[in-house]
This record gives sequence, structure tokens and C-alpha cells, in this order.
Amino acid sequence: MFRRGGEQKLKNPLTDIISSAVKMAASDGGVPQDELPVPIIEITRDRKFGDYATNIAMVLASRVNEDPRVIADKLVEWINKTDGGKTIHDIQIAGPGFINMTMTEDFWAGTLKSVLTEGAAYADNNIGQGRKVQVEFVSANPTGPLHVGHGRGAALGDALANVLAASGYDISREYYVNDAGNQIDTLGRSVRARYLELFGKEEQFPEEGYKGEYIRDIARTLKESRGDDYLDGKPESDTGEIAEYAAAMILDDIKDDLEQFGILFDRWFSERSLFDNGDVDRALEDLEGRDHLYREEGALWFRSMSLGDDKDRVVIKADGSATYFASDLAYHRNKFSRGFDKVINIWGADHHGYIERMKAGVVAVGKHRDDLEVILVQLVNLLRDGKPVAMSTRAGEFVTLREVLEEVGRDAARFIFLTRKADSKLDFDLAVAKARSNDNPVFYVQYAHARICSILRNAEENGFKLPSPEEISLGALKLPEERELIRHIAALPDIIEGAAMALEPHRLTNYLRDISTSLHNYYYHHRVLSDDPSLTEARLALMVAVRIAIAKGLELVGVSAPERM
RNA sequence: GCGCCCGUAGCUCAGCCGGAUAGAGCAACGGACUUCUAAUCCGUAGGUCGCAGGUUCGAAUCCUGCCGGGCGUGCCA
Repeated sequence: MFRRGGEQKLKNPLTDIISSAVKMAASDGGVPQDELPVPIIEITRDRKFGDYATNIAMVLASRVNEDPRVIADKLVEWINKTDGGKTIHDIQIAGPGFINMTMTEDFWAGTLKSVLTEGAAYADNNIGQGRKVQVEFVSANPTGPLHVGHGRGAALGDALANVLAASGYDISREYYVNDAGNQIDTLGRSVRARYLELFGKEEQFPEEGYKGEYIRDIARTLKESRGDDYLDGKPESDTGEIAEYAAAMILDDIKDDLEQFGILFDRWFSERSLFDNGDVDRALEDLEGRDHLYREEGALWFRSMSLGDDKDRVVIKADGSATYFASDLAYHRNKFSRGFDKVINIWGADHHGYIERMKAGVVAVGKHRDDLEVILVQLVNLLRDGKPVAMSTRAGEFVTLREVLEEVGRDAARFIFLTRKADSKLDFDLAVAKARSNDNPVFYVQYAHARICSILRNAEENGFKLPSPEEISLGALKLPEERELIRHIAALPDIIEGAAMALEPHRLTNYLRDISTSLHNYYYHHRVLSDDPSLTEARLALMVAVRIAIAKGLELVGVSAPERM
């Protein structure tokens, strides 16, 4: 369903024309007949190679050890016969056997018009065909505030969900709340210790406790609302109640932060609910019934090794308590029981040792290992003017997502988080993110959008009215820069499709930078509004289409498209 | 030790189901504001794609080994 690496196939008419030419040539005996490959058509990186190119002749040639150019000759012959110059204006064989094609003006006018007619939806595709996909992301434990790393995961998950939704998948965004287990217990003990301190009772602070200042804040709030209720009670039950109180409070803040970041989840899934409603027990019984579990040294083990993992994993410890993996098994079983065809988890890179056991778990509950896709997000290096910002998670001091958002704003943060593929570390320079200069890619792109809006406003003020798409005449668009802009507009559907297949939303930010460069260049060298009505009309139409493409791209990465700046 | 990821211009990184002269931003240098927003544009310079083999007509891209960096390898989360 998904293919990493990003296979790109264009959904433009060329695909059909060329595959039918391949078919014709095959039946004619000109090319090998077995299992014809789907032609890969790519946008040329240099206009001197035409608009589009395909290496299909070389692919075919390698199968029969023939000269690619001979095969290309045959294909070109068939292509000319089928198309008859309707969409392809010029076709050339070049280099080792590329077929380079330059499209007709009618073709480009047609694409531009369909963009104007369809609006932003022109860039959507339907590779998903309505299949249900869940994207689970952030899922930070409610034991402390979100930090920058979570922000990156949030930006990635949300943009990925957008891109998949634009590709015809039925998307659900989910946050898994780890509200059970040791960490929550530690949270309770940490807050309790700070609470007792407020009454002058020196309680020994837990060894692995959370040391952040926010723990003291929670303790103070607790004191305000509950007074001395927990002063003389039983540590055991008090800790439990306090933990619940603290976790709820932190989770509220997390929800606020994410909302402020523009991210809305369809569901917040509680880990505890899996224990409370018996899902964990049922999952384990199910696995046991199918011989995926065994008992050894007092613990209950999952046979993950036989399913590709390095070793077997404990699900119930010797002391009778469940490991997190036990609830994770139940959670993933639950996910698939809700009818998702595919489940995508976004995890911090330090969890990569967890992937194999989780996939083993997915197989054990009866799904395919690829029904679970895990995307690892590398760390964020927070810098200011090129120098690292001091952080120490051990002492509980770190820069929170909220602080970053307050300083640089949501648009800059989201865009910068998506400028790199998930797999590589990201330098996030606060000074650059805040700068209103061309160091900062967000403003560069947003400025391009605002500039177009400015032109459109001026056009309106001067009484220019754009006719309906069918009536617009685009014949005046003759400049190479104009062709370049249309090529960029036409590329967006393929960028989105490729990003969806490869699960790489960062392709969108690269694209936005490229099309914005073309726009700025065009803007600087040519005027849209002039005394020539037909020229103005055509150029205005072009601007509207560029605006649609940029706004669409920004929307998918979750960044606003301002009309003025 | 074993496993995974990364190593491309001075810096940060794209490109990677093999394909034409390896791209962009920043930094450097030189230019452009009487014109729809200069948060902009144009130009110059910058490369043994970590190293060594292999597969191929063709390798930054695939395979093997090595070097360097990160992470993982808990009855922790």
C-alpha cells in the first residue's frame, strides 16, 4: 500500500499515451512482451530536455540486451501515431535513450484551466481509495510538558495525516495516553513529596522523581484545592489519587499546547482503559490460546523471537504486574479491531529497538507486519544564533514546546520541523525561526503568497475582473518563466502523491520553496498588471493558479497563507 | 559484541525502487529599489557524493568490507 522511497508516477495523460505505445510496440514485436513495466515519467530538471522525460526505453532495453535508442525510436513512432501532436508538441530521443517531450501550448493552457476550475482540489488524488488509516503521534506521557521534540513529531504526524487525507485515505488522528504504570506512579510520588514540602514536612524526594519546576506548581495547586487532605493519609492511596490529579492537569496543558499548535486529535486513547475494561487480559488470553506466550522464571513471555524480534519479551513480570508491552499489544489489537487497514506510529528515534517486537505483536494478533508502519523522528537540536541552548532533562530543565511557540510562532515552528526528513537530526535555531528575512523559509513562502494577493487586490481596485475559467484566454503566456510556473503548478499533485506513498511530508516544504522561488523571480522581472488587457488577463489567471498551489501546500503542512504581510 | 540510522559544497541539508552536466538555502564575493510589498531579485565562486572493492552499458543511489558519528540492545519507559 505504501512504498518507502517514493515511487513517482504522473497521473497526466502522458502515462496513458506512453503505456499504450509500449503495448503497441510489444504486440508489433518491437519490444519484449512479457510483463510490460509501467512507464515512469518525470519532470525534467532542465528545460532543454523538454517538459517531461521517460527512461522506459532503457528499462525495456535492459531486458533483452538491445540498443535503447532503437527501442526508443519504435516507441516514438507509436507515440506520434497515437497522439498526433495533440498534447505532445515535440519529442526527442536523447542521451543513452531518454525520450524527452515538450508539451503543446494547448496542454498547458488546459492544465491551468483545470486548476482554476477545480481549485485546491486539483492537487488531490485517490490512491487511498477510502482505506482507513490511523496515524498515532505525539503520545507523550502525561508526566511533564511537551518539549521541542514532541513538537516535531506533532508537526510531522499532522502533516502526514493531511497528505494522506488529500490522497483519498480515511484518516484518524490518535494520541495514546500512557496513564498507567510506573511513570504515573513516579509522578504521584514526586508531586506528593513537593506537596508535603509545602507544609514543611521534608519527605525524601523519590530517586527517579520528576524534578521540574512544574511539579511544584502542581503541588501548589493541589494544596489550594485540597488543603491538607493528603497530610496524614496513607501514602499508598494518596499517591494514587495525587497521580491521577497531576496527570489530568498535565494532560490538559498538553491538549492546550497542541491546540495552540493547530493540531486536533480525533481520539485520545487511554492506556488505563485497556486495563479497566479487560482488553489487556483478553489480548493475553488470545495470544496464549494461539501459543504465542509461555511461562518461565515466574514471568509470562511473548514469543516475539519466532516472529522476527531479537529475543522474546516479558509481558507479565514475576511480580505479577504487566509491562508496557502488554498494554501495547492490547492497544494494537484494539486498533485493528476498529477496522483500520493500516496503522502508522510516529515514535522518537530512541524507540527504534521497539519496532520489531511491536511488528511481531501485530503479526501475533493476526495482521501483516507491514500493516503497522513506524516512522522514527530524530532529535531536535535547539540553537540560538548557532549555539546550543542548554538543556538537561535529568534536572527537569528543558525548553518546552509552549516556550518555542511563544517565541517564534506556530507557522515558523511547523514549517521548520518539516524541512528535513524525519530520519535526520534537525537543527532548530530560534533566532532564524524568528527572523523576518530570507534566512527563514517560512516567510519566504508566505511572502510569495502575500505578494500574489497584493496583485489580486490591486487588480480588483483597478477594475480588472477575471472571466470564468472556460472563457479566459491564455495565449499571451509565452515567457519561459511563465511555463516554469505552470510546470510547478502541475507538479503539485505528483508531489502530494509521492509524499503520501513514501510517508514523507517534508517533500511539501521543498516544493513550496521551489515554486516560491519561481514566483519571486517572475514577480521581479515582469509585471502582471499592464495596459494590455489580454496579457493582464492571462497573467492574472496564472497568479490565481500559483496562489492555489502555494495555499494548498501550506495548508497541508499546517502553515497559514497570509494575504498580507 | 550484535542490530538500526546517518556520513553529499565552509555550514545545514535535498536528491537515493540505478540513468543525461550531483541540487538548494545559509555563509563569501559582485550587482539590482522612479515599476503590482527589496521579508525580493540577478550573477560569481565553492564537490575524490566518508574510504576500498563488487554488480552494471551506466552507481551519490544496489551489494560486501572498513572508518567515523548517533541510537538501541532491561521482568525501564
